[in-house]
Amino acid sequence: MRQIFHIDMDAFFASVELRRHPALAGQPLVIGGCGDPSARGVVATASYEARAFGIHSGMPLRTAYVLCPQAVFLPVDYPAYAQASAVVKRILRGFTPVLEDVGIDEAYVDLSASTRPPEEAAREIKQRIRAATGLTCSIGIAPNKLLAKIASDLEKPDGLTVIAATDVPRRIWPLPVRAIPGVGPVTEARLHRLGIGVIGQLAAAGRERLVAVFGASHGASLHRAAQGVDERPLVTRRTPKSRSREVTFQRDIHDWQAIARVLAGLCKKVAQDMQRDGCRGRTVAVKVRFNDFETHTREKTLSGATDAPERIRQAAFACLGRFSLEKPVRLVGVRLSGLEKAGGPAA
DNA sequence: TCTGGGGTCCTCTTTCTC
DNA sequence: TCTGGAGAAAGAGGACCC
Repeated sequence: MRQIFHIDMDAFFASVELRRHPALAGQPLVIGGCGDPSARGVVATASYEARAFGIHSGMPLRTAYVLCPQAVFLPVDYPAYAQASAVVKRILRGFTPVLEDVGIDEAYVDLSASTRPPEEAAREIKQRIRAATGLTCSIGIAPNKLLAKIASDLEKPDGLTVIAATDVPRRIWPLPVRAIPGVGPVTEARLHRLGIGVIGQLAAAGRERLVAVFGASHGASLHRAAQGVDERPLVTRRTPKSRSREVTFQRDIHDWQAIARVLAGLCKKVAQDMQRDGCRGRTVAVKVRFNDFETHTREKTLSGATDAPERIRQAAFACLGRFSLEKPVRLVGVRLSGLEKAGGPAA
């Protein structure tokens, strides 16, 4: 029987900030953007006190300010969080090398080979993380990644939840379909239209019906998820597929010369990222989001991979030229995909 | 009225190549 | 030389995640 642990740091960014600014303890704390709630940006993390006001991740900072003007707003400090994250991952690797890194504040580890009782190992993980960082996490233990992830969310913060395959009807089926990772607002709404609100109803829906509505791949995976079935292995090594840079203007702009200047700067940054990573890419894509939030991309595949800023900029400008210039622009971005390790002949 | 930035994966359509 | 079909590759968009 597999023993998969999902470790999820509690209100990670906010907790790191509280460690630095202990005087803020107990106050509603919102981390996001440049820390100015009157500027464009969204909430990256809110403390549990701020969440009580209805503030949550992804919410515009301006909305968060309306909901709780007395909250403390801080800018996102990725380097500080990355440092804390590295300490946590190092502790986890001390338990097993079979670790899947899934972002700055969470990871899966496979402790199937361990002879220790899983809950004992989990308590030690939590204790070591707290001792080294002062931070708490929630851990879900289950026979697969899907159930472990759902489990880690059940008793936040500072939770420890074990779910066996036989617990699925009692513990998983009463949960809303949104509890399944991969079910977002669109899939949730489509399921609601079918009269499916909780995972148990999804489990009873029948594979054929889900496949007919959602297609072979998505339908079948929803059906498997509702049964608590997930055979995916842990992915311990990942090679990046793309690199991108984008920026949202503080005010929508209509001046395409200015947009081109910003795009050129983004191309330069992507090229620097690629050179630092020792990678090259073959497909250049430009993303434009207009003032009505309509978002489009145009891409161009080169004859060979490159990390040269001038080559990336030329391709990006060619893509930019294929957009019609009618509406003001709020965001522009550039992405390089089709990555390969540098070493071959440059384009 | 508001909606970041950096990713992955999937689907569908169009274009290219044989 | 023209045409059509199949399969691959490219291109665009969308859903979702942290």
